[in-house]
Amino acid sequence: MDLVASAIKGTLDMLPKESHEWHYVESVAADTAKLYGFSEIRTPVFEKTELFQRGVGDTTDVVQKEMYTFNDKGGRSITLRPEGTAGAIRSILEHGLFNEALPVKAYYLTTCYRYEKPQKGRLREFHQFGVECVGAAAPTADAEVITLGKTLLDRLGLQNISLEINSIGCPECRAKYTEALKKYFEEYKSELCPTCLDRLDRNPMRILDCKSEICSKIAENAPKILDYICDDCREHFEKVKACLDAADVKYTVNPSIVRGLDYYTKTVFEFLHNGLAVCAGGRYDGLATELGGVDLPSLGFAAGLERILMIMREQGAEFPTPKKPDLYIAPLGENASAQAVKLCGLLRDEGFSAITDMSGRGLKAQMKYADKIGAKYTLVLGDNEVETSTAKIKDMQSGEQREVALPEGLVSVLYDMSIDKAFDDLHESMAKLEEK
RNA sequence: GUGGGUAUAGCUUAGUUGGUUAAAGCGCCAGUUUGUGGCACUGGAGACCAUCGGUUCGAAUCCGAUUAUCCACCCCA
Repeated sequence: MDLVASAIKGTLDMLPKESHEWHYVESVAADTAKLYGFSEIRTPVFEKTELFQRGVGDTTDVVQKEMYTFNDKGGRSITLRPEGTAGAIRSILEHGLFNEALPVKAYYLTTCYRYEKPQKGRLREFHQFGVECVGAAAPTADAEVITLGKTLLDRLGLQNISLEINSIGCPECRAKYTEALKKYFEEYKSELCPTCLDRLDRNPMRILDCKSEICSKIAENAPKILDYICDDCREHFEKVKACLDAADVKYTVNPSIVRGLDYYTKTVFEFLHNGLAVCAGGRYDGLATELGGVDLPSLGFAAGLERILMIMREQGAEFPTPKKPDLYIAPLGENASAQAVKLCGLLRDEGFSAITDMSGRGLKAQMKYADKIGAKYTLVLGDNEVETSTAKIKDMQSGEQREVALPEGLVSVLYDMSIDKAFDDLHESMAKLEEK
């Protein structure tokens, strides 16, 4: 394919035939967030580069090698957001939302950009749903946010999801721990794999996560973070676990969860499917002050919508079927075409979706088209019909035809149909309730 | 950034040890039915075989480079 207009590497078109799946996931996410008292926040796709350097962290891979950064015509360094938290917190600080009811509870549904090599579940432009709970220091907040994540995945019907949690302490106790880790791994320097050797300098906690046999064997006896965190952090973590137990949210404590963004403190968590994180987050008590704002202990998570959708499709999830047109009007001749347009307008005013021909095709082709677009009814409109103001309406499922007066008879057929459908829907949802 | 796989019609693919008009199914358009869809049958349109270069009398097929794509690592949602 030699199209000038081919899509950029790592980007995907969302095609009309699959958009209803996206709408479904997005609406379940938004509804769930609202249920927990969160409201939507929308921030710009680009921000000052410095926001991410300071917020996400200068030494992280995301900032060092994955950001879309450019100078605008005014010479400002601009970056397409690689994640949603920094921008959301910036906005909350800038507008002083912390002067209103605390905690500030915001959710977002947006695109993010990272210059990475695309692979399964990973794109350069991708969509995240995220929540931020700002100004809430208590462990109950951690449990609440984690529970929200679980509720979302449950409501979408995702199977085989596990929740792993950890505490990475506050900056003080983590520094001590990192020191201890370095000391420990230094002794095995000659045995570690090349990547872990690199990790030893940059982020020794990552070595705990290495899949190589030798490294993971060495890591088995490495110091454990939970032995190093301070009393305050330990107590917080214990309470988070107790809250999760009380809420009947199942989890496993995984001391090797590290997270790649610098702002995390204390609680971190990941919802995993086949080793791939579909929803992950944690506490970031120091972020607001790092960005020059007031002290606001906070936490949140982000979920990758492409990953969620990928798993749902793999697991054969059912999506609500998109609405089909109520009526297709097949006009024959110019007079009829004009009438068809008029009728369509009238029906649309009544709230019905009515479609008519735009190509001047013959009746057979139009019937075929009506079938393809899934129209519930088809109305044939020729010269006779226009003159007598009556026409045959065909039920496309049963194939039955009947004569209706135009336009009243037509409208009443469509109303009857929608009333029948409303009853069917009601019975269906009542049956579902009874099942439960 | 590192490593591996793949590239033939809108989609899914076939194409023998290199051999002359590149094949099928689905989809699309049309006819069989001159005012009635789904099924069936018939026909049609649609492919510089990713691009560039090389080997050869001859390349979709072999070789090289480039690009794209998929997968794994790194990292991450």
